[in-house]
Amino acid sequence: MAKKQLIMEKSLELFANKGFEATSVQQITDYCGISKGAFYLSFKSKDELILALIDHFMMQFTADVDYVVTHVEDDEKLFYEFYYSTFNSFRKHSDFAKVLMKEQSQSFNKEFIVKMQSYDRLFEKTILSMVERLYGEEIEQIKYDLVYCIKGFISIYSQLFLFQQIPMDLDLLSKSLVEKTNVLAKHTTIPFISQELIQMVEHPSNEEVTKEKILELMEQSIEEMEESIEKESVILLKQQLQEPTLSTAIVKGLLKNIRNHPHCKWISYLLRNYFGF
Amino acid sequence: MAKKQLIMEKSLELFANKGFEATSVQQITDYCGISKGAFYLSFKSKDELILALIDHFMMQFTADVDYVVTHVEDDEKLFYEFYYSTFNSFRKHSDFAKVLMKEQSQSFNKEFIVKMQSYDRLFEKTILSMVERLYGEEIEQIKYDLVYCIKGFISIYSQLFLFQQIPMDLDLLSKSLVEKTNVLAKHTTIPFISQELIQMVEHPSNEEVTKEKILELMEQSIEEMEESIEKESVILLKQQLQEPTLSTAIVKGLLKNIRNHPHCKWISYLLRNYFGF
DNA sequence: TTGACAATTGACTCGTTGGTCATTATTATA
DNA sequence: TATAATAATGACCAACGAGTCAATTGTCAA
Repeated sequence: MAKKQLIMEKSLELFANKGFEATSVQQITDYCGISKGAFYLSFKSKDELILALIDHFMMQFTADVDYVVTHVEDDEKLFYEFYYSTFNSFRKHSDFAKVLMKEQSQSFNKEFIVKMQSYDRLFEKTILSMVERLYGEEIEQIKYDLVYCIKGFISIYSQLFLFQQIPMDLDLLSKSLVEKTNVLAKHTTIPFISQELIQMVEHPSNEEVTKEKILELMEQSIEEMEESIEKESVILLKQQLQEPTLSTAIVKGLLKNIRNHPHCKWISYLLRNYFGF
Repeated sequence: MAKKQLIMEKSLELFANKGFEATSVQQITDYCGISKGAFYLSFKSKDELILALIDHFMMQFTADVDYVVTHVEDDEKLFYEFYYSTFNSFRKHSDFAKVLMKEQSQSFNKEFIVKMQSYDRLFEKTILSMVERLYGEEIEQIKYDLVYCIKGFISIYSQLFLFQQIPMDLDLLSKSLVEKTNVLAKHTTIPFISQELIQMVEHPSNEEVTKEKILELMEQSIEEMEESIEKESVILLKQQLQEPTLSTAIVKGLLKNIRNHPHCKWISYLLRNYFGF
């Protein structure tokens, strides 16, 4: 739908300048030249918009970088193409990149954070695969440090060119970082990030969300909520979780009931995952 | 005033968990066990609170790091002490460090941004001075890149240990980064950040710290302090600033007297800079 | 014990927000 | 042209935010 496109483009501009929280739906619709109601025809909520933006751009970015990395045959050029493609994406979608930087760890919307973390993990995986391909066994000990340093380079140099309106020579920047990466790979001997540490870091996200945890969260929510359709839905879903009796259609309906209630979004998310919808 | 202290401590906790915008004054006062009105007796606004927090911690941090850097005599240990002290501060005041990371480039308050930028510039200056001292002329071409890489290391590794509740071996981390720094300094040949680029970035006002401003700060401190060696030292230093009569040795001694008093760290830092020690 | 003064409270104002929905405008179909 | 279906509107709502201030409570010298 064209409206959706318009809203995404215009809102991105505003988010990049003022931040997500600080931009109201009213401002977005004014800027688009549409009514407030029209916004809610395209997006169920403001949160859904930012989530859509994240997905739209991160899928593109992830796919782009991955394509480059898997299709460069000359090892010599691998990191150059990686850096260049990364920074080039940032430059092309600088508004989105700015939003990303600004909102990095700020949002209290759990779905947002999880999404970002999962994309970040994909990015790390891509970098790791490059490091392993290029430097092989020799850097086994320091490969995770290398990945982090590369992320550090990208992060700090991105800030430089995103928030200063200075034209940058991406070719030179990429060459410069390729050299730094090679230098580190060749001469580093003291690792800090061990296999175990990585596992500890990654563990949380892989941590299976248990039925008990969801139940606990639901009880907490039920106490906090006032009498409403949403509350009743949560109670029913809780029973369903403890002892499945309802049909899939009903469960899906109940989930729909609560998915826009601020206290229930996360629960709804977990339940959808749990039920496998 | 004790209330101010209380509010700053408690609010920092909340900010670290939920972010500044997402924490209401009501929540802060509830958490402190005081009334909403009482909050506005200590702070003119919510913004003034975050500004006060920034100043309180950044002054301490900047002074601490600078002291370490200017007082390490053994070049071999310079970067180690720098990294260690930096990460140690982050660990000690991890709530504040988290707020910093979260609120980094949020643009809700101009004064906030300007303040952060000016502290960031001081930090960069400190790093640059170390790089110049340690590696001398040879790295003239790549020194700004080195500074940025060091900032990148700190940023990315800080994220790792701030947002994972994993106990970290700061000694190992520091050693690991020292090696990386040395490796880069020794082998990097392709600069990206030129003198001109730095000047373009720094172009925004680099407000000079005037004698008058230091005097003002000192008077303020003198009023707040109880009778003590530290207070006496500050008074003497103030006279010295107005009319130099004491020998360098005495001045240095006086500075040593006050450098660990929480209210004086900043003054001590400014004076060392001013006197050129 | 009194009363003047300061500290503290929390109900209140006023503005803004995300989100809704009865109403209106537009388009497609017959 | 008449009618049904769809798109779009914006006044409206409840909730919540920062900040205020008249009223209350606490303090302490006389």
